[in-house]
Formats: sequence, structure tokens, C-alpha cells
Amino acid sequence: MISTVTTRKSQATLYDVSRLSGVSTATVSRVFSGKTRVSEEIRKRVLDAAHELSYEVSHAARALAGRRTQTLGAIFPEISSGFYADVLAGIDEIAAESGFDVLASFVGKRRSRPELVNRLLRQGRADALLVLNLDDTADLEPQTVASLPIILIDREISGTNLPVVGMDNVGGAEAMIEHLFEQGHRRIALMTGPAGNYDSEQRLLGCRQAFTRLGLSMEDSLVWTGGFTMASGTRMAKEVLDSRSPLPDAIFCFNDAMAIGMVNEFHRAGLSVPGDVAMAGYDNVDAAAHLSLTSVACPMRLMGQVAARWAVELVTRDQKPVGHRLQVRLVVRMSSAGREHKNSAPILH
Amino acid sequence: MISTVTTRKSQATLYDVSRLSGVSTATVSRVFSGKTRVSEEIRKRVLDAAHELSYEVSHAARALAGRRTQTLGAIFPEISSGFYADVLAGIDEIAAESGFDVLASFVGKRRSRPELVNRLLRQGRADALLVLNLDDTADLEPQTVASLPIILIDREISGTNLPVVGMDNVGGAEAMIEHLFEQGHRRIALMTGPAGNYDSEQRLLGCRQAFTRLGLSMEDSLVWTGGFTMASGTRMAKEVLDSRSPLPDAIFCFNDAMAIGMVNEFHRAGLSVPGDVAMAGYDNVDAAAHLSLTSVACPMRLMGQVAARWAVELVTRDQKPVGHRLQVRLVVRMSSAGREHKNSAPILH
DNA sequence: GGGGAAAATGTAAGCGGTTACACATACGCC
DNA sequence: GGCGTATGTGTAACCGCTTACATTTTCCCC
Repeated sequence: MISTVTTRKSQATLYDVSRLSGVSTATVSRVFSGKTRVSEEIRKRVLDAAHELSYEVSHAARALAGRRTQTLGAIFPEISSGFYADVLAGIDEIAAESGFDVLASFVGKRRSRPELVNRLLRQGRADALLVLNLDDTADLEPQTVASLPIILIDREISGTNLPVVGMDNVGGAEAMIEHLFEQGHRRIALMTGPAGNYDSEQRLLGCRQAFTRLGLSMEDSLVWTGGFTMASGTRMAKEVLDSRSPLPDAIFCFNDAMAIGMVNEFHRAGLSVPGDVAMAGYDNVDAAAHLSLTSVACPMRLMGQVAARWAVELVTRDQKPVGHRLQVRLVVRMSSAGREHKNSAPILH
Repeated sequence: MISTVTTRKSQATLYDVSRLSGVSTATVSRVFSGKTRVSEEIRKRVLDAAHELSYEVSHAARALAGRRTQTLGAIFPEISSGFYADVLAGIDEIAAESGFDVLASFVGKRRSRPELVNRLLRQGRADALLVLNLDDTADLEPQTVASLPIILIDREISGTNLPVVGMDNVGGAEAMIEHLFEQGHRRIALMTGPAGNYDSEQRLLGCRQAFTRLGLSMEDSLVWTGGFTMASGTRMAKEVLDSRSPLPDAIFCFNDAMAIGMVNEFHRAGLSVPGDVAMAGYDNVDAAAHLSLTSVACPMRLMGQVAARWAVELVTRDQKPVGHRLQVRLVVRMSSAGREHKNSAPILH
């Protein structure tokens, strides 16, 4: 009774393949979904027929019938700057391995985070969501997202126990302070990120703990607030130099951009790093390596990978993961360790 | 005869809404798809019912029935580094405006470009594709992709006339050479990208044209090959210094990273920029601004926007766009114009 | 008031898969 | 040889929406 013209121009369907191979559509479906065993003989017949018709499964039909999109949604913050490019790459890598696709969306004027969650999850465009770095906690309401298939990256949503893949900011900062201490520095200045920034606060906490443990006092005058930008580093360096107060032994900037901005300004003023002041950053961006800036390496790509892996688990095995805090790695370079390596000339002059 | 229990736990469907509002499913569909007029009264009844049931359209069902996914696929090169993050942001912005989603995929070991094209287009995950920067021309076969809904970004595929959104690399390089010439520089060295790189070759072409027009000769000794990395800039600077041959008047690096690497090395050697040698880069990355490096601004985000706009046109109006080459902008800063601005101290020392 | 065009709705046949259930073989063992 | 179980395949009812076509309603104008 079905009058489908099998010679139609467009695309072959399961039905076409089933006709050509002489089996039922159910069997063809089984061959392609691979969820049920099919005898080797029939599998081959089906695959041959499919190949001849150059058949491709229809994603839409499969999603509708199977209630599964094989898609992960990733929601990025508005100001994504490329800092998150590695996270996305990590997500995509794991998604690809697992046969998933990644729907990437940026929060913006047009799309708020709650709208995106609704669109991606309730309208069935994605099976699970990876949500990055939400600064405004009021953004997503805990009660509405708590039970959704969401993995958070880098930030938790208080009021929910959604799994979080984060980095050990506290530990990273602690390690840095310890390193600077070991290098003989006692008056250590900190340059934080914007007030209220989660990463910044975590790092500050790490510093506090390290200071306490090492018996150092954290003078308020040596905690400066920055904006995570190169410009703010430059500005602060100018201020410090203008104030004509004695330089600290070392300055730990909470990201590399600020550290680089400071270093530049110090150079311009004729100061040497680490000769006159040791410097350290955070994030370990490419430039840090080339400027020999001591830093803390953040596993951005790994974060994406881990989060994606969990999302896949969540979808395919309904296995709810718990949170996980990834290790960071202290990368010691000339800008903080110059004194220890008198043999090799400091690269920053 | 349909016995669907409307009180089922999961999700309301069109049918549920039609029951509650007392109209046919067709009408409800019309209200949500907006393609046909519906009387104001009924529209309101339907929307109220939908709201009460907290109905959301099913993307999969809509895609299957309507043969349209409202999704754009974006294929990024393997080594995407974050350079393309802005392109993606631009794509997403326009997609969001037009009600599309963006499926972002990276070429990798698991997924070759042809496989991705097949998966995204033939399996119906996306309505159109944006393909970035394919270096290996043998990657996508002209005859198989020529007729597909694909917009290329930054590179053409010879053998097809697929529309390309590119940047005026030639013009950018020309402008830079002219600028350096105007600054009084005559012996201008070039540091290109890797051999065979499209951007690099385009820029070199621009330089050639400018040299010819200005009556300068392009000595081979002043064309160096780099790797687009900071390290290669540093390395080349060392070589140049070691060779003890006279420095050129100016060095135009085909990207900022190499320029920054060179500048660093020159500084280390005690040279001044632009005092001893003028420097210029390309791309106008953030760091260039803070290092006062003259550069050429590339409209990455705009490229994404334009490409996405075309893709949407292609899908919604079946309107095939032609290629377009976006303007770039010369950004003159201290590193090349120091001599003209004796009043303000050169920022690079 | 009647006839016809235009506008608004309804009917129902898909879109192309998945999967519960029924059924047919094949196999193992006493 | 008979029976229970495991395995492989077919049947057909969906999944939730779009849309061609039929039908009804509304609106004009003579």
C-alpha cells in the first residue's frame, strides 16, 4: 500500500534499503543502530544494499524515534575571548570519539542562559549540556536546572549539586606562593582579578592559606586589584613605580596578561625581572613560555574532555558523575627563578 | 481512536495543545511555525494552552517533518588555537539572530573533513556548512562538494565556485609596505609564514606588488621564512643578529606572534624598536596593542558574521551568494612610527 | 440576499526511523 | 525425540510535527 517511488531523486531511506536487501526495516535499523545482534550474512546484504543506494541514516528521524539526539550542547560566556577555545576543542574531541556532535552557543543579548538551556534541552536539540563559567549566579535558577542533564565547567551553581569540572585554583595559588617563598621572597605582592570573580577569589584563598602556613603576613598594601587585562597590569605597574615605595620581592599576578603588562612597564622603567623584582602569572598562555614567565598551567582542554566524557556517560548510561577538581601545574621559569640560575642569563632583562 | 494519555509525565505535544485549546493540530502548528496566518483569537487560545502545558516544540519532529534543521555546521581546522574563536563567535551571533544553532566540529584524527561534511549534510544534522581554512586542497573533492550548501571561510576550493568569505590579505600587506615606505624605510625585510600557507602567500603577493609600485627591489636575502610562532620570530632574530650583517630599516612579520618574538630578542640584545629597526606584524592581536606593535587588523568576527548571514540566506531563501573579500585595516603604532612621534617616548625600548 | 473570492481551519498522509511484541529457528540436554 | 531457552527476524505502532488538499467561514459587492 505504500507507494513510495524508490527511484526518487533525493535520499535513500531505511525502507529502500530493506526492499533492496530483502529484509524488514527493523532489521536494517538494527544493522545501523548496532544495538541488537544481526546475523553476519544479513548484515552484509544490508550493508551492500545501503552502499549501493548510498544510504545515510536520517538524524532527524533517528532523533525523533529514538528520543536521543547524540548531541551535546555547550554554553559559553559572552566574553569568551578564545580563552575557551581549548575547552571547546576538548569537548569536541571526546564528543567525536563517542559519536556525538557539539552545539556551541554563546550567551549574548539575543540569548540568555536560561533561554539557551530551554532551547537546547526542552526542545530536544541536545541530550546534555555543558555550561561554562557562569559569573552571575542569579542567571540560572537552581530549582529549574537542578534535575537537568547538565555538567558545569569551572563554576558550581549553589543550591544544586550539579557536577562540576573545575581546576584547583586554590592549590595552584598555594604552590605559587610556596615556590616564591622557596626562592627567598618574603614580601610578596598579589594582583587579583576583578572583585567578585570566582577564579580570582579562589586563588586569593590559596594565597592566604599559603601565607598562613609559611608564617607570612598578608599586608593589604600588597594586594592590588586588577582587571585580568594586560592594560591593567601596565597601569598598576606605573602606580607602583610612581608611588616610589620600595618594590616587593615578588609579584604574583592572577593571570598572565596582567603579569606581562607589568613586566613591560617595568622594563620600560629600566628595571630587571627577576633582578629587581620577581614576577609570576597564572594560566600559562603561549606568550608566558616565550617571555619566560613563571606561571600555573591550567588544563583547559582536559577540562573540556572530562566534562564531555561525563556528559556522554550521563546520556548513554544514565550515570550521574560527581564533581572533579583537576590538578594544575606550576611552571617555573626565569621570571621568578633567575636568582637560582645565575649561569643562564635571565631572558627578561 | 488515539488513546494518548494527555496527563503523561513527560512533555506536552502539539496534540495535547490542540485538545486543550479545541483546535486542530494543524492550527497549533501554524501558530508556532508562523508561516500561515491564524486569527488573533485562536492564536491566543493556543498560546494560552501551550503555556499552561508548558509546551515546547520538538526539534527532532520539526526537523523530520519540515526537512529543515535550523542548524548551521561549522568545520574548523585541527589546529585552531583560539585564533578562530572570534569567527565562531561571529557565526553564533548571526545564527542566534536568525533562529539557527551552530554545530561546531574540529577536524581531527577521528573525523576528516569529508566525513564531517557527509555526517553534517547528508545525515541531515545541518542545513548548510561553513568550512574554515582548509590547507590541504586534496581534502575535499571539488566534484562532491561543489553543489552542496557550503560557504567557505578564508580559502577557496579550486575547481568549485563555492562562495568564499575572505580577507584582503594582498591589500593589507600592500598597505603595510606603503606605510613603512612613507616612514622612510627602504630596506624592508619580510618574515613569511610556512611555505605553502595561503595567507602567507597572499601577503607576500601584496608585498611584491607594493615593492614594484614603489620602485623597491625585493632582495631574496630579506625574505625569511617563519612558522607563524613566537619562537620562530625569536629564532630568526637571533640568526639575524648573529649574522652581523646590517639590520634592515624595517621588518614586516606576517603575523604578530613572530613580530613579538623578534622584538623580544632584539630587546634582549639591547636594540631599540623602532630606534634601530622598525617592526610590524599582522593580525592585530590583543598583545600588539599593548606592545605598541604596528599591525593589520583582521575582521575575524565579521568574517564569521558574513559567512553565517550567507548561509542563512542560502537556506531560507535558496539564494546563492557570491564571494566577498573583507577589508582589513592598517593599525599604525609606535613600533613603526616612532621616528614620527619623537614627542612621545617609544613604548618598546 | 446570493454568488464568489479570500481567509481561516480541519483532515490525514506522510517525514524516516525505533522498538515492543510475536514468531520462527537453532541449540542444549535428559 | 521432546522440551526449554537463546537468538534472529518480521510486524506494526508509534515518535511529534508539517503541509497538501478539502472544507468551512468571512467578507464584498451587485
